[in-house]
Amino acid sequence: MANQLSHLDQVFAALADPTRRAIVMRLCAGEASVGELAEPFEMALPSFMKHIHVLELSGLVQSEKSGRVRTCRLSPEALVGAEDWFQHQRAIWEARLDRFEAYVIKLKKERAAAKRPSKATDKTTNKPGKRKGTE
Amino acid sequence: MANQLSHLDQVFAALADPTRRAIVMRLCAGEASVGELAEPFEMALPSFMKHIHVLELSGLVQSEKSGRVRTCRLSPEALVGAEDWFQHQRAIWEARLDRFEAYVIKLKKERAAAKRPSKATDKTTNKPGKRKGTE
DNA sequence: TAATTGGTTAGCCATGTAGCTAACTATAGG
DNA sequence: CCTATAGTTAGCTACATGGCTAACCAATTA
Repeated sequence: MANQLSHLDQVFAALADPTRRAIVMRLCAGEASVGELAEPFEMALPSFMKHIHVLELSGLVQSEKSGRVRTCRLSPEALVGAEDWFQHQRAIWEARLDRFEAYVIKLKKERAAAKRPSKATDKTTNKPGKRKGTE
Repeated sequence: MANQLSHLDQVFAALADPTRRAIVMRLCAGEASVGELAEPFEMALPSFMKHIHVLELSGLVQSEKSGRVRTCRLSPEALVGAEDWFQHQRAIWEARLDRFEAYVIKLKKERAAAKRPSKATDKTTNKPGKRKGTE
């Protein structure tokens, strides 16, 4: 688990660079050689290779050399692991928001009941990010 | 859009550090002062403050000072933006995998039909990451 | 076998990042 | 008013990162 966490370090660090994100996006559409991947970038090959290397270390990309051409492909497990982290965090703060919302609603109800025992339907609590299945 | 992308740089870079990830996780559970946040870490305050600053620049965290205590809270929009990036990439490569799988199945069907017109139920195509609703 | 192509290694440089200490500001409490 | 508390600013060091050039394999291909 701690191992997995330090792996997240590398995955997020890898994705923090626009060049590397572009490479990942490109590889989502299918495997490609280093040369093909490098072509859209105005960058010397050795510099570009460093990015590939970082992506490989992070586990996001695998590559294999046959003949003199190295073919790269995405290995989605790392990507999925990072996405899981987000979903986990989101679950936590959405749970908290739900509790908070419930609390606010309860509060409003009580205040309404105390002051004016009618018309307790207020809509001030718009949660910012309720998206898809919170699970 | 390009603006949003360069913002992703900062968000991912912010999350590439275990200290900062821990801060974000902590803030998912509710807001806290700088001192409270810093307490679990064996780190000098100025060093810790740098992490807070990075998180603020990335848009993941907002803070506000009242009196002599600065209270930090999560601002989930940035987190959600990063999560969206993952989901978008996943949608792309899952679509590709689906296409590939369909192709393989078609291929197998054709081969089976050509060689032995029976027993065409093979299960070599296990997609690694079919998770939840692809949308 | 000689030349080209595709990648790799080595090494340099500028900048950024993570940590520290020391000294400072400003509020809260006595 | 004095002291302790909570952050903040300034400035330092060490190391990581992103880029470059130059030179170097190793497969194709002519």
